[in-house]
Amino acid sequence: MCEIVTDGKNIRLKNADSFDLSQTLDCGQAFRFSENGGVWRGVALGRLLEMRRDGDDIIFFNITKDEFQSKFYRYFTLDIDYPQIKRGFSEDKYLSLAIEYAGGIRLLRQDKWECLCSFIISQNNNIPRIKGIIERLCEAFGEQVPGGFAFPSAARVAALSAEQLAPLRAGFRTKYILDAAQKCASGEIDFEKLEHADYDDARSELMKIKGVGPKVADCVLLFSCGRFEAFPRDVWIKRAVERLYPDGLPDCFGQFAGIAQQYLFHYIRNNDIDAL
DNA sequence: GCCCAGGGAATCG
DNA sequence: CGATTCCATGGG
Repeated sequence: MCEIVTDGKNIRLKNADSFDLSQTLDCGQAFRFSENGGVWRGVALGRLLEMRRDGDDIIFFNITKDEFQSKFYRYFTLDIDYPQIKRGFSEDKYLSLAIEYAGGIRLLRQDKWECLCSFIISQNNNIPRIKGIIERLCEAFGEQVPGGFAFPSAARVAALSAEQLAPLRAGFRTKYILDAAQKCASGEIDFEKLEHADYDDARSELMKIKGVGPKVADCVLLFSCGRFEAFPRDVWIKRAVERLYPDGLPDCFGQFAGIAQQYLFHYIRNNDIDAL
């Protein structure tokens, strides 16, 4: 996508277009980032990330070029040509408005287990409380890393009891978390299949887990497996699709329907849909 | 007190 | 199948 330079301590992503930190990290796809004085912080892939925008660039603090390229180039989907995808979306007027409103959203490729666990927790829940439950989970059972706590592994969670998870206050979701952890740790869930199998097979694979229906499965496929065709339908998107696209999704959504979903979702959460 | 929250399972008809 | 109801918990 764009040039990566280093001064030996920090990374500078030059001319970071179609990449707004706030829109990307606070649009509901990830739950472990927060902003303070323009600096975004959060633990991802087992290490603390700190970053901020600087003019046309984005600076990532305290990371080598090697580590950035090997782990976070894919994490931030820098291999995806966003300007080209957006051009393909331009024939839909609603999507064009949404992109005009927040065209800096990027899809992430998060850790699969973390993403799965997070969206199980998200069901029938609100974002502040989702963040709280995940934070308590990490602080109680995640490994300490410089500046924070990593997300606990599936094996670690699989070894826990419902009683041990009770302090998270996850409610009825606790049994779903345990089932997911056990099926991931045992290898019963084939993570390779999630990326490479047919979309329907990948979805079914995830829905073997208790508490994982179509919506959570699509979130995991989209936000951690790079399955851009996945189109998670939550209550907001359902309402919007019903009103804006009664005859079905536009053809231009195509194989990138999930990316369109992100733009639309963010727009309708922050604007009056009836104004469209 | 009452309502809702980026759903899903169980239980109907 | 499609439609309801319940599920725990916390914040407004």
